Amino acid sequence: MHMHPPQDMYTIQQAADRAGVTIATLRYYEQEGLLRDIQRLPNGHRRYSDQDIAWLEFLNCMRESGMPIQALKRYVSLCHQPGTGRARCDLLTDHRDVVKDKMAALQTQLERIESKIGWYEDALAEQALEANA
Amino acid sequence: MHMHPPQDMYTIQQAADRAGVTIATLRYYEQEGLLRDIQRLPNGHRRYSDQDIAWLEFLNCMRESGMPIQALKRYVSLCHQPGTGRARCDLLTDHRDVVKDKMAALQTQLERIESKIGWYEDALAEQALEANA
DNA sequence: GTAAAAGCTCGAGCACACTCGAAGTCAAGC
DNA sequence: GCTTGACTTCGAGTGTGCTCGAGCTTTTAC
Repeated sequence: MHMHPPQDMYTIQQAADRAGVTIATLRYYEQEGLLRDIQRLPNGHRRYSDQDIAWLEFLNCMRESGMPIQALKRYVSLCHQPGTGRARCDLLTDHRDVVKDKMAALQTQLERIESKIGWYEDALAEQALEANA
Repeated sequence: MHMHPPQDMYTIQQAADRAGVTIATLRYYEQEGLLRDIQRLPNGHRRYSDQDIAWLEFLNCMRESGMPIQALKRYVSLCHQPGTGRARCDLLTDHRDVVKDKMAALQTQLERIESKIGWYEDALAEQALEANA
């Protein structure tokens, strides 16, 4: 182990590990404007702050819950404009509704799958009985 | 309204409407082997039976719950081989677990989103107060 | 001083699941 | 008999979200 003279800053690899994404994804998000104002060392290397990581984790949460990059871009650009609190909140509530609908759909599908599994298990049990007969 | 002299058979358009997919998707699924033995009229037009529709609805449930086409292909080919009940059931239970995990993840993400919405609503309420002051 | 490790940019490529367009067939209606 | 509309095949194209490779620089380790 050696010291980290600067501050609470992370290399791109460390940031990727922390947020559970690839380095390529980090650069891609930055290019798309989802991650802004990432610091650079004099040699051009990125340095991610704790704040950056937190923001990245938020992006991740949105992406994993199914928000498209485009919507996230809209949200991010709102975040860089003052007086857009209502619009941002609306975007989030819209997405929340989408997530809720998705969960409801998954619940229905899960039930259907489980009923099919039940059907198979019955059939397999019966087959086992026949084999024993 | 007019009669349907043949039987309980549907044109590709009717089948698409019933299953909530496009005609193109129906042909694609057939090409990929997810739908097999679809009847044809002498002129080559497809005719879908109620059974076909039911199967299609099952495919849909799997797809919408996130099963990839590849996995469905595997399942379908097992369905055309006797003595594969256990393997099919295992495939379904694996998918069920995936769906459950996905729901759990969505639940966590939903909570996070809702907490952010709460934060916005507080901030917006406070802002409204200031405006009234 | 040299080689490996980690970073950089840029543009191209990929996986998935469709989706579309061209060119043709066929049956029904006017 | 000719148009309209629904169907056919086939191969190519699309959108999304990354992901990779080439070619380069810089820092670290020996």
